[in-house]
Amino acid sequence: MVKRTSFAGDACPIARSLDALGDWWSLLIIREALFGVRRFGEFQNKLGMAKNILAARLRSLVDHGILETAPASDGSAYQEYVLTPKGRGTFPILVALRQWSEEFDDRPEEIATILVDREKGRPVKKLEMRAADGRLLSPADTTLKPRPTPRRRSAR
Amino acid sequence: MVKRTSFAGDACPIARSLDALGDWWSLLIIREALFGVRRFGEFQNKLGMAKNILAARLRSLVDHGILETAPASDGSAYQEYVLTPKGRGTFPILVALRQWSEEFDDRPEEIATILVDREKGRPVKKLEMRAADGRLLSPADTTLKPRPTPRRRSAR
DNA sequence: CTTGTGTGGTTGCATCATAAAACCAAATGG
DNA sequence: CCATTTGGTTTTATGATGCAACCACACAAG
Repeated sequence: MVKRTSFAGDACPIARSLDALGDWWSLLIIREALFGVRRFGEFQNKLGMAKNILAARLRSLVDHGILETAPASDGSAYQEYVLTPKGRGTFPILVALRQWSEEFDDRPEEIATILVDREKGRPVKKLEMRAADGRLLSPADTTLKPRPTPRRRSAR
Repeated sequence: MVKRTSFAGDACPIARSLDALGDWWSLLIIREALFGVRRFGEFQNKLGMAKNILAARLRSLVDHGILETAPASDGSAYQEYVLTPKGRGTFPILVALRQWSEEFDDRPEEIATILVDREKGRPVKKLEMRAADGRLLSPADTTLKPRPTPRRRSAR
């Protein structure tokens, strides 16, 4: 198999995520979708990508349950691509990517937009990792444990 | 230019991040590096990837300032690849990817590990987006603003 | 009903990136 | 000093990407 290696069977959740949205375009398509883009041509205009790979990506995202096709919304006979809950769940990933660029990009002056909260218009806080009890965690404060085998009818 | 389109000049910070680490392997290499992997062969063993593309990815990550080569650490004459602060700054991205998989994966039972805090051994909390004043934000609570032109000697 | 136009794709190449395996040189190890 | 490990590069085959051309359908005008 000389195919581009698939991570779908990998046990690491990061690899599994990358299998669904680790290519060059998927996250940008999702970004547009989060901003309300729904139509094929609209994606194509905003992203400036080739139509064939847009079609391929949309199909892949639909297959992965990130987008779904809806019959219409403005009455036209065409279909739309809308995010599923799983798709909307990628939002923190996009925010993390954005914040990483904002913090570490070599040419931050080229960054055109900042993410603010709608109510106050102020930048959102950096994502932070917290323990279950709320303590702020650094990478070094964390470790990996094997996933516990899920008991049927476990406590609670 | 038929080359794989580069997002380096794009004004969107998400695209800029993807330009550095949006390929199939970079984030997995960084994941290993965050767990202390430093040597070429060690990356190659853990990730099971072809050596040529590992070499290419390592070079790219060094070029992007995510890894840097250090002369040694155990006295041997070989070199090591260690994360820069910029590289360690990708941690929230990896956590977001991991949590997305944990929450939405179709076969969560195949996920082998969970991320816990070292002290209590309990899973880390989901990343949450908060406003500057601490209010919890949903995607719909946010919007994009054009980046303010940075004044030299601006107020504070 | 025929022609035109926009939307939403698919199909053909040309080129690039990726993957596997072979090869290779320097550093260690005995 | 000879063998093996480490850390790669080269070679070659194949898949993915990008662009342009083509095409089918919906819808509207004449």
